[in-house]
Amino acid sequence: MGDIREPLRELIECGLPQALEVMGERWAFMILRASFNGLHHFEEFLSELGIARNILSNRLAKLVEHGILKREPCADDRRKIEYRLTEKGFDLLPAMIALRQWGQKYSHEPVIEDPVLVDEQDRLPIGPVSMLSHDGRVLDHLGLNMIRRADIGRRADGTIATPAGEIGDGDVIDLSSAKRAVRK
Amino acid sequence: MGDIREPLRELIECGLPQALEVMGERWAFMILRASFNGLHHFEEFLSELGIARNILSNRLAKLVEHGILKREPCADDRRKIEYRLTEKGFDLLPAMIALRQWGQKYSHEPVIEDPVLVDEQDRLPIGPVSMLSHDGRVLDHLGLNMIRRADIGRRADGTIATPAGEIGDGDVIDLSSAKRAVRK
DNA sequence: TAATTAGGTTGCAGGTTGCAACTAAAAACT
DNA sequence: AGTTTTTAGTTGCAACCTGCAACCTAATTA
Repeated sequence: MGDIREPLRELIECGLPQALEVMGERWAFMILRASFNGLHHFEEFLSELGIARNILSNRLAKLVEHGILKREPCADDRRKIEYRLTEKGFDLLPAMIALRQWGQKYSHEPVIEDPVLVDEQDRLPIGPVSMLSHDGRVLDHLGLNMIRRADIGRRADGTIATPAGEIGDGDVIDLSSAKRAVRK
Repeated sequence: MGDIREPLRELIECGLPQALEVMGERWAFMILRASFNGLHHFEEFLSELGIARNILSNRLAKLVEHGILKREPCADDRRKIEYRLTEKGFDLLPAMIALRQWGQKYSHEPVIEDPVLVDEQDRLPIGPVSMLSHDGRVLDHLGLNMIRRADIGRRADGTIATPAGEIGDGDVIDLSSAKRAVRK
């Protein structure tokens, strides 16, 4: 009845579209970076980024609306407004830095960044942003797979892996969520 | 002579603008994700993403131009063209997944992704994409700092950290690159 | 040979971006 | 006190980008 294919769902259920709703817009990441870099005021962003006034106004409003920046009038100078990263904003750092590192890696003119992002403890530049397994091993794209939700933990040899340990072939497991699989 | 302030440089020299030149455009990440998900042909992207034909055409061309996808006519059916991720394309995975995870974390309707991205070894879902120190410790935004390039490795207490070990206060070091600092 | 499929291109309506000029309110100077 | 400057916007307009629908071309299939 009707040829309403139902595509998209699979691809929409993944967090990416939500993320891109805000961060997919031009300047969003540049503002985020400037913000992390210690800029807090409209005119600072304006002159450092070279963005148009109206666009900056619009973008800041949208970032505030999405809870990535918080907007509060300055106590000492009530003309000034402070834009500061929220926790949600800081949580975008891995994505932003991963993007930067990728851009750097494949940039034609080699990039000599200054200021440099360092680990506070030893003040040495951080390593590459990495994909980790559930138990902390660094993974590359060859070590990754897309599988059906139902097959989580089911390895080729028939054994089932869990975050806690292993389960043998004959064991009955709760298929609804291999993460919480239990021996019966 | 002239008031040509020289802003931007600091913020341009960071890899982000380069990355955003391609990946900042609408659909770029969605196409990347579809590609990683096993789609290779024009019509597949078209029906799965719900993107307009002309835009898809344009975006694919741009991704190919930037070396993120490679475009090759199919051997068996010369109408068909295969779009496949290059190494450069796969290198965008940390950024893409970080973005997805962030989108998921802050999504209102909780996202139950299927298919799921798993570690090939144990087929368990991967952990959060993470920022790592040079020696592999997981860092959060509180453990990060932006410092001048010249201050790399210089800690508050005057000691100098290097990837290899420690250097005392009186030691002479090669300032040009603290990463390769040596005792004299 | 005609119909279908794959991958585009073209034209047009509507939305977004960006420059420049204007505004409103608070602060600083005279 | 009155004028000027600074901060954070808004408005108008031109150029560019998006997306829908229709069209095009080459290869394959019926």
